[in-house]
Order: sequence, then structure tokens, then C-alpha cells
Amino acid sequence: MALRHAVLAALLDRELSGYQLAKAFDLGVANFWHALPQQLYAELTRLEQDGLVTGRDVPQETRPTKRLFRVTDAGLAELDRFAAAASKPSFLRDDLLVKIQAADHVAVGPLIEQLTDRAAFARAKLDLFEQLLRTMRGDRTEEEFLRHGERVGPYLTCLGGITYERGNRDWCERVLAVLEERQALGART
Amino acid sequence: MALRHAVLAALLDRELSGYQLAKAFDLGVANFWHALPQQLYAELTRLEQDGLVTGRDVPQETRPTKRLFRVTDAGLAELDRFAAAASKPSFLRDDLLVKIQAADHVAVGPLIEQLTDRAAFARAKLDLFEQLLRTMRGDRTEEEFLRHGERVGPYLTCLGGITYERGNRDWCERVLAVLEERQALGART
DNA sequence: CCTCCGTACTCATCGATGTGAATAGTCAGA
DNA sequence: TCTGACTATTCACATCGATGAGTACGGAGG
Repeated sequence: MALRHAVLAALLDRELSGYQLAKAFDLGVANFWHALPQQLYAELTRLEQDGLVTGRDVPQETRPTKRLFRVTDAGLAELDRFAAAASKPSFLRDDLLVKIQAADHVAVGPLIEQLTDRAAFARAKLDLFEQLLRTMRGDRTEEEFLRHGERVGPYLTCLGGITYERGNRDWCERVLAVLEERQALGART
Repeated sequence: MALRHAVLAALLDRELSGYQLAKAFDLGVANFWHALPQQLYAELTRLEQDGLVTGRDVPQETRPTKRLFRVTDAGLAELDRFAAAASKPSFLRDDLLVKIQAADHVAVGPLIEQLTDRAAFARAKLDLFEQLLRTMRGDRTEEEFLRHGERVGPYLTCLGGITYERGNRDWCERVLAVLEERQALGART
């Protein structure tokens, strides 16, 4: 049950509404976890029932009233407990990998298309993440920021996202090169 | 529902029993998917009902009778259909990442321990995967094998596993260096 | 005026995944 | 001889995560 703790971690820096959280956890930004709005609203409700976050209603003039949440002391304690417990190892779990495993027995055209898309997606996320890092460290160098910055957690997870997406991009490019060359060779025979 | 297709892809090369599949999908080897024995037995039952695999009983002298499964033509067609459909993007989903996000608000000792373990785990998997690649390509060079080998899918997914674990290892080491330096600086103040 | 987009949230359901326990025989080592 | 590990599989349950639909309001653009 890490969604719970991902939400707590996301609320450490600032109060957020379910809607804002949902944007932070969606496709574009999620650098350390991913979840859909419905899951987040449900989790926030449970967290509040358990006293780990508190919400307050904020009426707005033109927009519907929103509910901002912040972490309680109990929430912080729970997060600390979670951080100290052993992590289960993370596994690669990716449809595309399954398809590539079967590459010799299925049509390669669609695979090439999907690998191209995936590589483009990885490049887009890399750009986004690198922009994010620049924003976080401001005018300091990375070394300087990581040594003395007061909030480095999000920076480190963003580095994780970059490492992951770089891997993604490189692997896609490698596989593309192989499949395309094999396709060219096969076509000639 | 990719477990279904992961099982089909795993059965492409050779007949396997549920038990053998379970070993292939467990911690050590799973280079393209991970699943527990119970899921696999359940999935095999469903796959057989749907006519995508067929099983045959193989009595053994000293061991209990096992049931070996192979992919049917319908299974192959289903796999092809799956490979041609769009993949949902894969997301990083890792407890440890959540913990690092909260690094500035929780005890760092346990984090350092977990990062060390994770890095060691990644190194172990890298060794394993590199051994696997050598076995698959035999005495050919990688380029030669990938150009002309007849079954490169598993090799390519294994390369994916290597890329992923290399990223894991590098990121863990980077984060370790940062957290340890900050701990040392903090202790001095 | 009408439609679409953005904010803000809820409900319901399904399939995927994880956990725990049970059975039952063989083999190797202390 | 007892213990634990390995082969081989099944059942039941709980929780997690994904998907689709639905509500309600306001503002922008054609």
C-alpha cells in the first residue's frame, strides 16, 4: 500500500486539493508514482478518516469549493514508519517488453511503431524532468544544491525519473535499430 | 491483461509446466514480467479453457506428475493481435522512490540501508543477465547474433532488463553519495 | 446561443495482484 | 531419524489499481 504514502509524500511540501494532486500524479508529471484521480480522492478520504491528513474547505469565487489537505503529525509518523520498513523489490512490468519477447513470432511493423512512440515519449519526459531540475536548483549547481539544499527528496526522485527514461529511450533505440535491420535483411531474401 | 500474453510469450520457445513457468517468472529470472505461482496456474487454466494453450500430463518416476503446456495456433494469433494493439505507457512504481521523495522528513539511516541493498540487488541481476546474454548468443558477437539469430526476442528483453538494472544501480549509488554526504555534514553541525 | 474546455469531485465495477494456507511425495544432510 | 528443501499444484481471500460514467458550475470562442 504505497499509494497512501505517495500521497503523504506529495503533501509534504504544500497543501493540495484532490484535483491538484491528480494533476501531479498523472502522465506528464508523475516522477515518483502514478495514479488516477479516482484513486486519489478515495485515498484522501481514507487518509482523513485515519487522521493522517486534515482537509479544509476553501470556497472560491468563480470555481467550485475545493478541499485542501495537509499532513498531520500522525501522518508524518506513519511516513517515517513506512520509510524505515523494508521495500519490496521493484519489477519491470511493461506490455511492450512482453511484445518484444514475442518479436520473432508476431508482426514487426506495429512493434516498430510502438517503439518509436515510446522513445519519443521518453524524450519528452526527459526534457520535462530536466526543466524541473533546473527550476528546483535555481541558480545553484547540482552539487551545491544537493549538498546544502533543504528539500532534496523531490530532486532525487526526479533524477530517478531521468535515469529511468534515459534507459527507456536508449533501449527503444537499440531495439528499433535491430528490428529495422532485420526487416531490411528479411525483405531482401 | 498482459499476464496472459506474458505466459504465451514464455511458452513460445518450449513446453513448460506451471512450476517451471513459476520459476521463470520469479525474482531471479523474470526479465520481462513477474508473477507468483498461483497467478500462473490460474492463468494457465484460463488459457487452456480458451484454447490458447494445450496441456499434456507427463507422469514421472520419482516426482509428481506434471502438466506441460504449449501455445496453440489460436494462442499465437492472440499474441499477434496483442502485439499489434497500442501499449499503455509504463510507469515507474517503486516504494523506494516514494521514500526518497520524503527523504528530508524521515530518518535517513534506514534509507541508506535500503539503497545499499537495492544497489547490490541490481548488481546481482546485472551479472545474471549478462551471463544469460552470453549463453544466448553462444560464440557469436552481439551484432552478429542480433542480425542473423533466429530468436532474438528474449535477448532484446534481457537487454531491457540490463538497461533497467543499470539505471537502478547508478541511481542508488548517486542517491547514496548525496545522503551520506548530507548526513556527514549534518553530524558536524 | 451552443458547445467545448477546465475545475472539482463521486460512484460503481472489474480484473489484476498479493497473501496465506494446505496437500503430498522425494531427497539430502545433521 | 528428524528436519528442511524441492517438486508440483490448488483454494480462498483481500486489496490494489484501472476504467467508465456521471454531476455540477463557469468561462471562452464561434
